[in-house]
Amino acid sequence: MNLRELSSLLGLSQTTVSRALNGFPEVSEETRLRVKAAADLHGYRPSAAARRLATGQSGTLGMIFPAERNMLGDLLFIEFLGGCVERAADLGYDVTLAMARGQQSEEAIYRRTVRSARVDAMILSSPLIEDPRPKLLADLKMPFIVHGRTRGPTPFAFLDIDNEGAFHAATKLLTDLGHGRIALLNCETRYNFATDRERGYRSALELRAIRPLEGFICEDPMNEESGQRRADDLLSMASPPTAFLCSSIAQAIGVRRACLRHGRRIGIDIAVIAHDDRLLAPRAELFDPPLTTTQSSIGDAGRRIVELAVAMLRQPDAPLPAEVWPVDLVVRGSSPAPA
Amino acid sequence: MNLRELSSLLGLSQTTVSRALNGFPEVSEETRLRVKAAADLHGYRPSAAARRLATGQSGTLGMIFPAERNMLGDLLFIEFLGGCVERAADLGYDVTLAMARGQQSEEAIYRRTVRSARVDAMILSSPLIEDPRPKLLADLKMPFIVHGRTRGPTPFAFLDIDNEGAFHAATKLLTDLGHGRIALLNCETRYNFATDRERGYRSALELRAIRPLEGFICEDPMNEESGQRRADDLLSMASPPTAFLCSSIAQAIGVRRACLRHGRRIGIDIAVIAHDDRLLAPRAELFDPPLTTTQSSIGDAGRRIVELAVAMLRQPDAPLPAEVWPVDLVVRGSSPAPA
DNA sequence: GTCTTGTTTCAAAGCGCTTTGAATAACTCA
DNA sequence: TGAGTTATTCAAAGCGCTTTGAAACAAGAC
Repeated sequence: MNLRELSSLLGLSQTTVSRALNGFPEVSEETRLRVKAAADLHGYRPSAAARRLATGQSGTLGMIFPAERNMLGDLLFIEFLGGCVERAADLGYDVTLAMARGQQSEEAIYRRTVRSARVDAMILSSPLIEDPRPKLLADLKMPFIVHGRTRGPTPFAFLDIDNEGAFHAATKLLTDLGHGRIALLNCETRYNFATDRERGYRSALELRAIRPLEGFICEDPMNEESGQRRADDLLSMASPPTAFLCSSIAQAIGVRRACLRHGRRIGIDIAVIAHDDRLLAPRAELFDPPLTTTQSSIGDAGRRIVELAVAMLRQPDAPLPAEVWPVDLVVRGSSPAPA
Repeated sequence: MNLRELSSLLGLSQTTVSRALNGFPEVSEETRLRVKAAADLHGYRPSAAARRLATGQSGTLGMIFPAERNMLGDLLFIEFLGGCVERAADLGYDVTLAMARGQQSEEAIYRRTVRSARVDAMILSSPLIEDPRPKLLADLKMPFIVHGRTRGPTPFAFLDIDNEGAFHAATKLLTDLGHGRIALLNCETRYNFATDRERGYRSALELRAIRPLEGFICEDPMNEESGQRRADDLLSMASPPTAFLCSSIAQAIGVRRACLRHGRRIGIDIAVIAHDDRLLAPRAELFDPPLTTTQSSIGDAGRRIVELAVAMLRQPDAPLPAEVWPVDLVVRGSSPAPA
């Protein structure tokens, strides 16, 4: 059942039927109802391909599979992706995935995707500090939005969380409680959000004129193992930290193991705060003790970023969206004053 | 730059240019080279939308985001998805994701996707024992292929691993070593592969006329916690198991923790074998001791299933593909004879 | 009754590709 | 040389939708 059949069935022109179904104002309400009823009855669905060809819009958003893989990264990506897919479906968009293999071919992928007009816009995730992709896509005139931020002269649309503010607030909570020896278990600083977090940490320490201690700022992959190893080393120091600020719950789990080994009790002897992206697991609430976190749902970010992308496509001349979400500091049992 | 421009530039008809680029035999080699050079030079890329409309093929494969979410499931899905996306790109296909929310709407999603002809074929993952989706898609005349198998009268294309054979072999290895008290930490039996694994386990025990012991067959989510809890309970029994057969490495990690608590040493007092889907992490090789596994790469399965799906589309009348991959039993240090 | 204005509908022209059926050019072989 | 092949190339007809510009009609103004 296609448009022509449906319209001849109704004794109307294709124009009218098309407009009736797409909510154009030039169609009388009576006709619109009649058309919609018939479309329902005959199970008419417009052909996506034909619409795409006619409008030049593909109704599809593109994402690139992360080149760098690791467990937490995968979990974050899938949660973000899930949010994107969910909201995209609501808005009538598809999400397609491409994969970049190796530095070389990433550019090729973007070029190919753009040239064949398979997607209307792209969503970039996990930007590096100096990320070549915004410039590349801007040059190709492909609309895009970044989850996170990056440096460089190219202006771009983005949605980010206030990583700096979050880690400032968390650090300040600790210094207000009297902690002075606070370790930062950050992730690798080639990611922009890691440098934002470090900045927030430093600025909060400065408020109390505290200088970060030698070896107290660590940059590692965000996993349990690195958290455990770093905490192990730090707790073995002559003057160990009294508080740990972690970039992920995974690292906090590692810290917890190290504390057990060293006979230190989180929530009593030791304070731990971690950033929580609200994944399915692990849950900060179920941590022992319940974990104080800076929390922001990465799934919500996915949903919102799709809304922003679609809005950009609908209003190409509007200013580029630039949202920075405040991050909640949720105080639970893991962040006591120093013993 | 579109086909018409390119062909008038070359002084050829669109027909010839199209055929030259798509490898049809009616074009002279000389012309083909000339056309390809010009296409390269001008960066010509055929419009995906136009091709889709003309051929009726979308060049897109569809996947449904898993409705049931958990950490290992997510990691398995993304690894499988990654394989699919990678191979699909090589074959010139896109992969789009839809999301099913709630039982009700899953059918609606499939219907909508099928009706608007957005995808040429669908890839189903994690089939339940009694899964309604094959019948639904067959009724809608949407080509599809299942990763795994399911029961029911509808014939379907599939790629599966030999779960039964794998767990038979693993169990037999243990009985050959002299183990008689072997616990099976399976996953929930609503998944078809779980019942396959149990069947393999039982048939291997039968070879030695061993009857599974009360409480030795467990069906739980595949995570560390359930592995630890089950192993804890089992090791507290009057006659505890001497060997554990796990459906995932995550469960084996839990078993390891329980063993430590009970003062049992894997590789010495206790044997552990797990199934390994070859995720990025955790790695069986890095387990302490290195873990004996039945292993099969779920990423490879993704790559292969896309090949099969594309082959189905190219030869619609060929018999439905039905591949069952043998599973390697990799013996490492975790499976000693009983102490 | 004519002229405007506004509402509703329509015919037809794309969108950029593939593919059918026909035409032309280039070779055979008697 | 001319009929019969074969190898190339082409014009044109879709694919199913959106959208432009025009037409038809009704209603109100003078």
